[in-house]
Amino acid sequence: MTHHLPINQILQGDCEQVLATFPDNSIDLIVTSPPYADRRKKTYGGIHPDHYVEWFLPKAAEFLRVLKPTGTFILNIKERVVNGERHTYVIELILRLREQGWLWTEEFIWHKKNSYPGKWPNRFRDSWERCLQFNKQRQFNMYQEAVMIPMGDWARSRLRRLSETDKVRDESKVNSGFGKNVSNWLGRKMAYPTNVLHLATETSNRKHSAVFPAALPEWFIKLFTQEGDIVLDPFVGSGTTAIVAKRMKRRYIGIDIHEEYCEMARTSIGAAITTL
Amino acid sequence: MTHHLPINQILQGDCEQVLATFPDNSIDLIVTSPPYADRRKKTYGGIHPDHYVEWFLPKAAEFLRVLKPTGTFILNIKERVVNGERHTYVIELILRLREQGWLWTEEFIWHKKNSYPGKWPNRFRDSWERCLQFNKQRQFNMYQEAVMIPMGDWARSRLRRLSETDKVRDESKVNSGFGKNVSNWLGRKMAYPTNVLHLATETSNRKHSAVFPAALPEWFIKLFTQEGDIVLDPFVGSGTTAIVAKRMKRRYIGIDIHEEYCEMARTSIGAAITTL
DNA sequence: GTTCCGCATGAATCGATAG
DNA sequence: ACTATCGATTCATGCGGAA
Repeated sequence: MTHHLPINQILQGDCEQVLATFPDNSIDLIVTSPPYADRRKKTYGGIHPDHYVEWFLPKAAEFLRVLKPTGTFILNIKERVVNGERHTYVIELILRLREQGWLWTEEFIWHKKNSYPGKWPNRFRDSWERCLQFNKQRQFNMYQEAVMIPMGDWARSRLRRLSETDKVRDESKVNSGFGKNVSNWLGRKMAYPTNVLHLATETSNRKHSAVFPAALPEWFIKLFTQEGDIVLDPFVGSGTTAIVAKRMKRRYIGIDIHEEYCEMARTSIGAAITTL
Repeated sequence: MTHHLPINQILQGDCEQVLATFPDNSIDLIVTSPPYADRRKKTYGGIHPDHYVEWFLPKAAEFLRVLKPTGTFILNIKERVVNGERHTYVIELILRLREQGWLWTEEFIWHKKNSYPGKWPNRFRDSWERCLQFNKQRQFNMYQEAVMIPMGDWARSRLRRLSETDKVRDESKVNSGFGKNVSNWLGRKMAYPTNVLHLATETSNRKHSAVFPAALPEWFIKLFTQEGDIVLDPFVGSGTTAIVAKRMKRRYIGIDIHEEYCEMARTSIGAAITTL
């Protein structure tokens, strides 16, 4: 059987079965935000936390097969609170993925600046999510220069959130470490980012209720692919990853089990502006 | 044998053995930054990452015993990179601590705003660490008002006049809710924080190899204790936790296996200003 | 054109109530 | 007892209209 890669398409179906028709070692980047564990069956996906790992693993086996050896798999996920505790399915998943052959290269933090409001007696608002980076081998493609930050913006965002006590502390040590660092920055326009991403969720877009902001897949697509590379989102939902990939002149493949989401994604992609 | 609690002291020894002499259910908060695996071989003897969990667990069993049922255990830790991968000892430790009887209540992110510049071909600067919260039971002491932060600027316009949607949302609630809510919002300038902490590292403390800014234990001491409560740091190092606890009028107990660190801590505590 | 202000809405979680 | 549903709580963002 000749495996054919359905370039620039949104495919309906369970990604585990859809990917079975793909050739080995053909995808440059997998970036996805799978349905989060939830005991309520009505919501999208609705996999029970206790069964999440077993549900995910066979799909991840296909991801491993279709990914190029130099490719990267980015998994955006966050564990729910169950019975007053953080559930352990995400960290169990990390261990099981390693047994499957994945390398757990890095864990990026997505800091959600506008997290969901609420107050509880025993915890604060959850304002971050994991972006887990997995690879097939230690040598993988990474284009760090593509995500460099203008120095001005970086310094400004760094200083914006300083509390009063922090300001005092910074001034108290200005003679030692801080001043030395500043001298290194002088004359340089761009800086490399860190493994903490500060992005707000997109709440005001009424039509596209994207679960993650376009800036999130955009950042990883910049970092791990070049133009013409193939980006896969096996849980593409309303199509954010595919839209961004197309706009950035990458080739995309999106998969979703719900036909209504596929249709929504195809419509959005058609309407999306190709010129950045 | 009568167990006696050595209040406001720095004790030399392995915390596992030192704590064995402590009574049950006597500590309000354990906050610590244990020696990281392998990283500080010269100072702390360097526990190999593969043996870290086994090394830590018996000590954690003592923490569990001496902690009050309403108390909290905060573990500041970050896994190091081993052979190109994030090592799994921290997430394995979480699973094992739960088996030991701990509840994994929350994971705070300490975002290190001024992480030191550096460049590697396959990763960016690591600018965050985990602050894992464990408890003995679901009901624990938490003083959220003590760590409130200034609200964003948006509040100024919103609170000037209540929006229509806010009125509708409020009216949909129980009849008695509306009036109470308004009174709660009017004049409010402070908001509750999230589970992401933005703190700069301190570069001044060169003698102890751990980079543990005073603001970190301070935040958790504020959040989980009141004046007079007992704060334990079983890996107290140069004494940051104890100094902060004393300054905040909490009682402290510090333990460290190295006598030179204990001496350093005692000296620093003696010199520390008691009035905040 | 700028700036300001009103407004909807979000991968949430807890505790109480109902089946 | 144990699970499913529902109301209450709360804050930052970007859009669009107004000043």
